[in-house]
Amino acid sequence: MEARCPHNRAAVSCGDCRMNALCLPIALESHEIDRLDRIVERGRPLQKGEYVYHAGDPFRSVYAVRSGAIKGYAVDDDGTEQVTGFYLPGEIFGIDAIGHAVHRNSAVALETSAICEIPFARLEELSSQIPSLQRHFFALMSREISNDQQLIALLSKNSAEERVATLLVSFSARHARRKLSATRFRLPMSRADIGNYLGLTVETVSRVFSRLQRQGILAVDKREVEILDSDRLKALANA
Amino acid sequence: MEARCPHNRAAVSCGDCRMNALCLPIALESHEIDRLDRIVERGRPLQKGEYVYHAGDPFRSVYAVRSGAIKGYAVDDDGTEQVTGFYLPGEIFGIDAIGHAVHRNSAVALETSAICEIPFARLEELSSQIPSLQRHFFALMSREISNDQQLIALLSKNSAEERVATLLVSFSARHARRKLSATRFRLPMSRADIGNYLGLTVETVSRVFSRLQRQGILAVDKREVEILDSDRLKALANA
DNA sequence: CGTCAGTTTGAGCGAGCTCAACGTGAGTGG
DNA sequence: CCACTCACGTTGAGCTCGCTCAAACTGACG
Repeated sequence: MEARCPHNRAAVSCGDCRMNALCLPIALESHEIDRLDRIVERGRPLQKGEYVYHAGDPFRSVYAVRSGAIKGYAVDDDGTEQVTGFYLPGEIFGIDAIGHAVHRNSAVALETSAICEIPFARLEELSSQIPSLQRHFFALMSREISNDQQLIALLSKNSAEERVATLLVSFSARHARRKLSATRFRLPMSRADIGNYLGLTVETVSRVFSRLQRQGILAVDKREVEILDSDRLKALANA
Repeated sequence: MEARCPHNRAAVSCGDCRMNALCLPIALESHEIDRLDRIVERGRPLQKGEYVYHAGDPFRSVYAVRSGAIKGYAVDDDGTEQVTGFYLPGEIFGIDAIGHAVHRNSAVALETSAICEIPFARLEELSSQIPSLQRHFFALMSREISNDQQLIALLSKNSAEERVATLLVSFSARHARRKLSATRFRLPMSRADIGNYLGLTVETVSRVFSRLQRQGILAVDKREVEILDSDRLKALANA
């Protein structure tokens, strides 16, 4: 049964990992996967509240989520936090520090999580030898830029309701990619984290959830969410 | 005198370009600069309103600004525009499309501008041969991510006044890097562009300028800006 | 000299913030 | 087993900053 628990499969290889379709380039040959596999470090699982890295830590690696959920956030000069992203299984994080000496953001586990650490120096080497891998990491970075720019547009143009709807649609899609239910899932983060990420107060986030529930679009119980009318939710999102 | 006009120096080489300290890796050897120089394409100058690329165009190159100013913006599904950045001489743009087949954003000249086009396929090749060049481009991409994340924090936490102040401080610093006055400069974009970029309406931007002027922090005449009290401006920005 | 894009200013309104109170459930110690 | 705490979430009431709508001004360009 040990092998069944996603957090404890420290010995699992990239070739066997259920997430590999998400975090690896599809075009990779199996012997190339083995080479990548050999540089990936898989530590013990992180408990809720444990950090992958803190802002100011030297940048050495990028990371992939195997299970659980990670929150990334920056702290600016006056000490206010800005949540920069939520990372789910199969997703890569820490790439915003590539090319900096130190991390600008912190990354903390929102629940018990298993993480793959990929030392960047090794990855750079390997990338120069495997073109499709290099492409893949360029693509990852530019996808991060695109995501950030979509978030910028969301923050600068959309109402509280649209922002929350967009977040829910995003989580729904990301669950679906992992062959999980697109309509029923548990949010790994608090209302405060959602509000921080979306530029809203806790109260506003809470009120929006209540309103969407009253309109029959959602059924919400704390962090448990069921999407009842995904068409109307998508209509609110992005628009 | 022809050689004095920055827009018309189509024949200038990277080694001679006044901007090279900004857009090239400092560590590059002169024969490496020559190799890079040979792949850079320098077209005729763009007039105000002419496009470098449109959203949907196939991605082939990244670009450097030699003179003038470029505005980048995305158009989302419902047709609303989101300005994603302003690019000044010495700055690189178009890197958000690396790893995508097509550009997600459009880039348009805000005034007469000279642009260097760097075909990405060639750059990739050269990067794999010149490690410091590869590092440089990774650094550029992650700097773009950092910038976007700072903008996200700005939009999600700061008031209209703080947003405008931050923009002005940024322009001031970027002018200073080019050895131009940090206190007196001309904004290349309209109030509407500023508002779009900062998630504010034209009217609000205009009112903030007026208020900062009344407080003796700025002297503004249309797009001409003089920073009178840069300490107070910096205190408003970010903080 | 008329037109038109860009900018400024005013008046009123409303979405989301602030402040405050209360509810709920998980963990802890008696 | 219950009492207590503490983090988290919800709800209400009032206020405020920035938005909307409207009007007038400026300068560039035909």
